[in-house]
Amino acid sequence: MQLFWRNGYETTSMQMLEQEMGINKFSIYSSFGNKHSLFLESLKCYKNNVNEMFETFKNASNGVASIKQFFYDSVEANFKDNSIKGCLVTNTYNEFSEREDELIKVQMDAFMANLKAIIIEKLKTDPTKDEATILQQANFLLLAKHGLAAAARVNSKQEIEDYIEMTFKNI
Amino acid sequence: MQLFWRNGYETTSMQMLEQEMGINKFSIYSSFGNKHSLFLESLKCYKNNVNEMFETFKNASNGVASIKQFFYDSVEANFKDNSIKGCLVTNTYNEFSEREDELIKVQMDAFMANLKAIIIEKLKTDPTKDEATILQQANFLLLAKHGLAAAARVNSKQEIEDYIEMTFKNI
DNA sequence: AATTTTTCTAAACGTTCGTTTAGTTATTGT
DNA sequence: ACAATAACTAAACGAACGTTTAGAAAAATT
Repeated sequence: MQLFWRNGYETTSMQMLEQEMGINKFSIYSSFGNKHSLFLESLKCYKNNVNEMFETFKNASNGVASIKQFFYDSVEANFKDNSIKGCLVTNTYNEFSEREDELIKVQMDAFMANLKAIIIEKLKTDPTKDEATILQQANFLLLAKHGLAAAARVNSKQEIEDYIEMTFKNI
Repeated sequence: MQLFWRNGYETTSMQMLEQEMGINKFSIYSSFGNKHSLFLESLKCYKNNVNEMFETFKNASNGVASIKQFFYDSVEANFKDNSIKGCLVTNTYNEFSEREDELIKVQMDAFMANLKAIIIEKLKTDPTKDEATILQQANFLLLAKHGLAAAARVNSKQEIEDYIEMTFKNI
């Protein structure tokens, strides 16, 4: 997962995986089938990794403010242990955007739909927002999150945090 | 350029380039040296392609509003002829973010620095903004542009345009 | 028209890719 | 203890990668 996260699917070779995982190619193949399946498994693993953050987000009691907190938590996770890798889902979304890989796309869309649902739920706690505004802001935030994750690969933590502040001025 | 734009550097093979350019591999090599040089040349070509847009932006007389117009123009260009490819510079930035390729990075940084300079110049036409605000907003817009370009690969035109509207509410 | 130079095609180069096979070591069950 | 199963290493697989070479066709020069 770490390798795919950092380098993407295509750039990560079986040789690199062999070295990083500390086991032989054959062992990888007998455990995971092939590279593609291993990648899908990595996505699942990533999902589990961020699941805690998602749960915290979902169970937060401070309504709309929790969205911003979630953004901050994501940035914090991305910049942990000096590994600037962005978000594996966003990276994958970008790398596979021009490919025909339904299995990957289904995973990605499910992930995004899940996040969107939580965001909408949080926005709904604000009684001053009508439904149209909520949908519009949810789309905006989802896109902002995507952009933020992409930008987190090349920008500093401070820049990203400034960006979050700006982003939430109208929410 | 079209192929690199759509598929990225690594995924674009010499075979694909051969077919798209309509000439033999050998001809490509005798004209461009190697794949990497051809890619650098494609970046230059892209620069020329967007240069008109940059000039229009630079020479615009409507101050801060021209930044938003530039964002819209970029989106328009990205969605032209049904080719959802985002921005070649942003795509390249993302693909090469974890690599050690100084030649590419120099190109990228120059491109970004150029854009940032124009944005700052435009923001300065607003006398109500102090210098700190200008730098902060320039960073924000640059990052928003990056995110927008990344998101343009997977989101609809309408979503992107909504995103621009939201982004400029505080500028 | 003959010859030199350029430009093209086709084939092969060595490497690396993802994947598989053969063979050895370790583990398990009886 | 010994046989049967699992898990490992090393080597090789065909295919595709970027790149180069050999040689034919075309163009240009004399």
